[in-house]
Amino acid sequence: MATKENRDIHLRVPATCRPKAAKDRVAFEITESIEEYTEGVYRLQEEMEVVSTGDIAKYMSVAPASVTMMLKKMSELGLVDHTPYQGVKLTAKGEDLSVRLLRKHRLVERLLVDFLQLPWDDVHDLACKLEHYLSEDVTDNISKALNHPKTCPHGNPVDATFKDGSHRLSDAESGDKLIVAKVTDERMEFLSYIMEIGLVPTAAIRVKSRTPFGDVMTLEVEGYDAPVSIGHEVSRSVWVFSDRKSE
Amino acid sequence: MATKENRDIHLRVPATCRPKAAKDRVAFEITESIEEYTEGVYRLQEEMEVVSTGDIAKYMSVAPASVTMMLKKMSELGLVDHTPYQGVKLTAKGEDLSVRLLRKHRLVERLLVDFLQLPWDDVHDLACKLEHYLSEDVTDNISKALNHPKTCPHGNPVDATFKDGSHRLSDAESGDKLIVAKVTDERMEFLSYIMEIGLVPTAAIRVKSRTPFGDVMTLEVEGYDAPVSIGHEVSRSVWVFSDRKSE
DNA sequence: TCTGAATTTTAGTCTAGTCTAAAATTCATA
DNA sequence: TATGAATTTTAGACTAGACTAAAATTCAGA
Repeated sequence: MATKENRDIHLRVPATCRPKAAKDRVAFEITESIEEYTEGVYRLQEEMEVVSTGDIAKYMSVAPASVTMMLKKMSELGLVDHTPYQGVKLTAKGEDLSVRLLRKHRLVERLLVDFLQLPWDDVHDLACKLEHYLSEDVTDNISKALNHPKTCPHGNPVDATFKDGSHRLSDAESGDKLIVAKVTDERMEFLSYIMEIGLVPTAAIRVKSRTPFGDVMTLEVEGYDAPVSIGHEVSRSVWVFSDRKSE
Repeated sequence: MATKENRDIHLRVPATCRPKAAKDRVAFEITESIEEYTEGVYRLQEEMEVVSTGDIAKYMSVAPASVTMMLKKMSELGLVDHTPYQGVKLTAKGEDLSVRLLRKHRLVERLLVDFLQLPWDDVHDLACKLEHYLSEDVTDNISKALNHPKTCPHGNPVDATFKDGSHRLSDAESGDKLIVAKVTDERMEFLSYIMEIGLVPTAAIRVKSRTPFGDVMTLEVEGYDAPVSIGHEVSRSVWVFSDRKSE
């Protein structure tokens, strides 16, 4: 039987490994969920002027009612301005949080791909989880260890406020010679396809043709023999630089 | 105003970044909490034969009633055998889970210390969080990238089933020449103290004296001029090898 | 300008995992 | 071997963050 003495080991492991007791929680804390929503609104704002409850619901795969509830909390935390029925906009505080999260996300992706050699098309989801646990200090160390990369493996700038000067491939003209800058749809299936057709960042491409309403684009990709035809959903999510060498 | 067209971007980000809907959850899933409890029971079993509800409660900083509830779930999941009022014991499945978690934990710590250069005494808590998000594949890659380390930065074997042959410093005799093997109390304050007095893994030490009932031990630590006296709580959590070179 | 469809919000429900208080059990010792 | 203290379990309450169904609001088109 365990004696009094040998069971008196109560504090042998750090308190932070333990569940956060309800009573320890501060009212209106920025939880992992709230971070995820905030980052989501930021990403949506990059695509559209006005972000609605429904947009967020689709983006988060959640019922609109859940979004309304979260928007209320985010509003109380000063992360968004929400006008009921009219849409939502990040405050400066909300943007700041998003930019810091995106930095963590993108640096972690680089760590996973560059150092841990994980597959390029399968690190996004893990980074989504890990980003919430990294302090600024830890993030600085990741950046340092990787020699301060400027982008994530998919080409998106570590500093989300940096304008890289790229534009959507869907806006390119027939005949344009371009360099792939970044891919903004990071779903694994999408990235796998992108990798398969070689449309990854730094790839040199030429727009061979476009159909009348711009929905199908045929490309020559350097290093690939056969041209590839892509739809609008793809060309919208791939961003390019003009290829100065070829101009 | 946002047009119908430009807001139709519903699937631009991976589903796994999103909250797990209640309806998607499998009944009796192994959650992060359950993993943490299981690992806790494993660590407690290393210190004592019979682990009680109260031990777990102290260890997890949680009310005993919460432990009872979790034990019920863990029991249904086949992770522990729980005899009400009598204590708990991990099943083979529970031990297997613990061993896999400890491997993740210890490899992450190595990544944080060796590659990211984070402080030796301040990586445990972060590893506690991250370990739950790493698949076996990712963990294998961490191991590979670090050239398959055998221990965590505090000396604990990556393979928890491996018996390293060390014993507690508290069991050493006056005059013994020893090499520090590992430190099993990973609280930051404890590790900071250990670092300060130089009692870190691979350090060579000599037991100068012990007080009659073994509660205070005075040590000479290689590279440190003044001897240091430590209490039982410290000598219990520091494990040592006999120093063969000096024998 | 009215009306109906679409969107958003409100109201109420559920689960995981915490809590406290009270009841049940065990165990040491008189 | 009986009793009271300590431990554990049960019972009931709470919060975060999801849900559905119903009510409220907006807006396009007749």
